[in-house]
Amino acid sequence: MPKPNTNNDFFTQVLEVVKLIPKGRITSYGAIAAYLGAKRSSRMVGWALNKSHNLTEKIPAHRVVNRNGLLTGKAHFSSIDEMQNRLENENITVVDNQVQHFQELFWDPSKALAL
DNA sequence: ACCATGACGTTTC
DNA sequence: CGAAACGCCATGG
Repeated sequence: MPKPNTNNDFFTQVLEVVKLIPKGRITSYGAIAAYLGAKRSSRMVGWALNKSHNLTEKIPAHRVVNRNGLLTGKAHFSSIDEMQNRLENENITVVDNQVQHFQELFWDPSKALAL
């Protein structure tokens, strides 16, 4: 569990961004990391989402995929199919663990949040 | 300080 | 297309 005092560390910042992802949109770990000013820390994004299980906050982690639009983190959900189901529930098509029209549905925090 | 781990990304084979 | 090797960096033992 991360330090509860450091509200501004990677952990909290990642969750903040993820919670801001609009419904029906998706983004990538790298994009979030880049927005936070550490594009090489994409692994930390996944790390943060992993820890987010502990939180009561609703983290739409299903809207976060890797740069290929691949649902690499599906295994970390309650059910392996849950991630895809949630995406499809938001009108997002997923085929073979890969998001279709990824480029169109992509939500870039750097642009959306107007850095 | 050192080593291991990881929901990534890129390059190479 | 799949696997592996690196790089990268926060966290924990």
